[in-house]
Order: sequence, then C-alpha cells, then structure tokens
Amino acid sequence: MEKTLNDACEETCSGSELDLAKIKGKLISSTAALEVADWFKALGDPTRVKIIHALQQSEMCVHDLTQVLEMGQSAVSHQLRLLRNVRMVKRRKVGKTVYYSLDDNHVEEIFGQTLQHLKHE
Amino acid sequence: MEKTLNDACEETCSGSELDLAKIKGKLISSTAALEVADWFKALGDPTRVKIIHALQQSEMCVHDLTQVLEMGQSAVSHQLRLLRNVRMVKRRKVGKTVYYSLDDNHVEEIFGQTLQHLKHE
DNA sequence: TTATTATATGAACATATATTCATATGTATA
DNA sequence: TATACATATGAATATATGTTCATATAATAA
Repeated sequence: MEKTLNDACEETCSGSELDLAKIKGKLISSTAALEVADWFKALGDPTRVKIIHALQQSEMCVHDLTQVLEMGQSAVSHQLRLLRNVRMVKRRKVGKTVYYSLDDNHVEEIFGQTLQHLKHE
Repeated sequence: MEKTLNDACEETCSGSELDLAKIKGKLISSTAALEVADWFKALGDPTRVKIIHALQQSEMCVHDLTQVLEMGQSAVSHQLRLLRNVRMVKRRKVGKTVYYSLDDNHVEEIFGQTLQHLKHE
C-alpha cells in the first residue's frame, strides 16, 4: 500500500508526538490574526515609529511633526491617518491647527519595552 | 518684511509652546527607527502571527506548521526565515526534519499583552 | 548509487505600501 | 469677499512584500 506524503511525515517528524488537530483547534483565527497583524503593522514603518516616539515626548501639531521628522506635510498627514485608524493617536483641533497625541497607553508600554529589548541584545 | 511659511506657523501652531529643536534632538535616530520598525514588521503579517501563536503552544517542525496553518511548505519556510532573521524563532535539526521554536521571551510578552489589549476594546 | 523525504531558496508575479504632487477642505484674517 | 494658512486626501509612481513554482540542498533508506 502506498503511503501519502502526510502519512510518511506524521511517522517521522511529529505524528506520534503532537496532536496537530488539537493545536490547530487552538490556533488564533484568521480574522484575529489579521487584526493583530494590522496593529503591529502600524508600528512596522520607521516614519510611524518616529511619529510615535515624538508624540511620546509631547502633543504636537502636524507642522511641528514635519519639522521634527524633516518630512513633507503630506507624507506625515497620511501616516497620521493610518495611526488614527488603528487608534494609536488622536487629534484635537484648535482653529486651523490640529494637535496629535497618543491615544493608547498600550502602545507606550509595548514601545518602551521593545526599545529596551532591542538595545540589550 | 515677508514671512516664510515656517515663521508664520511657529507663531500660530507651536512656536511659543514647544522647543522643536530639543524634541528633534531627543528623537529616535533613523537607524534605530528602522530596527524597531523591522522588529514590529515581523509581527505585522497574519501568517507570521499564526506561526508565533502556534509555536507558543509547542515546538513544531515545518511540515506540522504547514498542516496547522493550511499553507504551502514554501510559503511557511519563507516566513520562518524572516522570523529567524529577527531572531524571534530558532531551529533545531534532527535528521531531515527541522524543529522551530520561539527564541525571544520578549515576543511572547508583547504578543500576549497585545492579544489581551485588542480583545478588550 | 538511486530514490525518497524534509526543508530551503531564487525567480516571477500579484498585491500592498510609502511618498510625492496637485488640489481640496476648513479656518482665520485683511 | 478675497487671501493666507494648516491640514487632508485622491492619484500616480516607485518600492516592498507574500505567495507560488520550480528546483536545490541535505539526510535517510532501499
């Protein structure tokens, strides 16, 4: 009798040791994985990392951010929108100017922990 | 005397309130921002989120991961390489099969905290 | 050696993403 | 009202990224 690829592998690499069905059942759902990924993705760009880091120091208007980051107003604005979409930052309007600040304590925690982590290795 | 764009804005949106030069001086460097971004970027894809989540349950060989994730071997292998590059996972070879496991306690912490965080909002 | 199995990897392709440009929107001021 | 200013946004473009396909590598067994 022919063995299928799966049968063969289950014998060798895991079959007897792991209950794949059980692990598969416990695995995070695709939609949840997407949500989590989108959240981390927001921190996965150097411009946005800088924005978060800057706003950790102080609330700032868009123009200030363009000065601090040395980037175009449009680019900064686009990234702020993305960060707003995942609720990492919020805005406060005063006349013509819009002040941005962090809107998620969790981000500050994670961010600080990760900075420390990456420094120490 | 003409006012430049900057002069004008400094008066209105921040000039008197924030010392931009000081904030700029404290801002994370571009290379550090890139490192941090790359680290978070590794968690910014649903497939890799699933891999991390699965390995949190148990060490597993590549073939097991393909079964649990219901994905092609090549795709899984490529993503594992990426996770290895940022040292989130490590491998252990036994004969033909390669067992992967988490290689970063920090990842587990961050990951768990974020799952909780996203569930609660 | 030859065949089989487990994993890795380069190339190709499709999709996603970041920045720029031009312009729109909203607000204050002359 | 007309003008200037601060920010937002759609379109375009270049680059990055994820998956697939074909194949390479490494280890084992026949």
